[in-house]
Amino acid sequence: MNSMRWLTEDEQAAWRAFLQATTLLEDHLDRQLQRDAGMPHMYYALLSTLSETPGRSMRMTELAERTKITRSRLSHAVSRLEGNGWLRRESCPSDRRGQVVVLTDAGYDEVVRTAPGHVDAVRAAIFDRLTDDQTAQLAEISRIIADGLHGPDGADVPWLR
Amino acid sequence: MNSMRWLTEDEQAAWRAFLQATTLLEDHLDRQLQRDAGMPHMYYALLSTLSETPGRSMRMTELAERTKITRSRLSHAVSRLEGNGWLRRESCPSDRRGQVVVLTDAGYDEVVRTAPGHVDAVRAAIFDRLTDDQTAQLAEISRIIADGLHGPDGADVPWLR
DNA sequence: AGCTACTTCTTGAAGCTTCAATAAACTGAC
DNA sequence: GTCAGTTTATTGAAGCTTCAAGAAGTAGCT
Repeated sequence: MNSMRWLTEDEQAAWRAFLQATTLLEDHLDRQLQRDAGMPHMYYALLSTLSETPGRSMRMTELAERTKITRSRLSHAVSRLEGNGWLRRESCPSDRRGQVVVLTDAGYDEVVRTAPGHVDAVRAAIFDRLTDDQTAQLAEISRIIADGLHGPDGADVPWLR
Repeated sequence: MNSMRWLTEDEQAAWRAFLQATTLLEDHLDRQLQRDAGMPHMYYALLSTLSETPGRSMRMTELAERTKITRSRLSHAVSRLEGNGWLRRESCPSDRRGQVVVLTDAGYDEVVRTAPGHVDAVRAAIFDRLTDDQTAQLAEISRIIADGLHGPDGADVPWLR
């Protein structure tokens, strides 16, 4: 059967460019944060997410959903960050299966200390190079892609897969 | 000092959306390929890159540069794929330090077998959801970001850092 | 030739992620 | 209340990536 639809040339070019950009960017940010904060980008994202939340705490599953990672990955990550003294687990009052992750004061300080460098890196890599219009386009395109992936009906398992 | 430039609200929104999209997409494609081809996305990208090259072979460093990964990572990956019989190392005639990675027939067949499923996944996740204009925008934005990262002068080391 | 500096690639260990299996608790239907 | 089915979170092993170090070859300079 030859009904296979391959990518057009423009699509191929876009896909290659996108792959390269994301590969380089991840690598770059991981290095920046590993150097300045001693943790990979995703771990920083966890602390950062918690720092913006009322009570600086969140249920495990909620944190996993917001950051788009699996519960297992989060569980390992939290253990590591707990070892650093930046996070703490508390049992959830309303659901005895649940755990609440709490950002410690040390963890909050760490975010405050490292956020400027991280923001600089992100801006230098992305937003300083894009027009306002491109930034808006990037946001919209990203939303479209993200929406297609956990989709309104990505259903039978909690939220991913 | 309060000269710190944080992200504007629009930039923050774009950054969050972008992060979520790329996190979900990587995860999705890794799963798709792990299921259908028994390898992560980056490994598939290596085979695929080789399959499009004259002679289906390339120097290690060249392959690392094209796929934007470190030599070390490539070295481990090639060892694994060599174990699968999809790749083979040959010593380079012109430079006795060098290695040439060659895609085996089995490796080529594997690409041919799994390419349609992978392309479908990429199209379903991205290009079927974007207008032609958005595809073009994504390509341009990606190029801008990628260019900033290995930059024309990202110099003293081969290509990264 | 000999020397220094650099490039190519590999290695092993440590750290991170995935996957499948598990324990424990909740839910709803009976 | 109880049972089956679901949800929450964790665990350990296997696989992948990063990092620093190192072996081997090249290049240029004297």
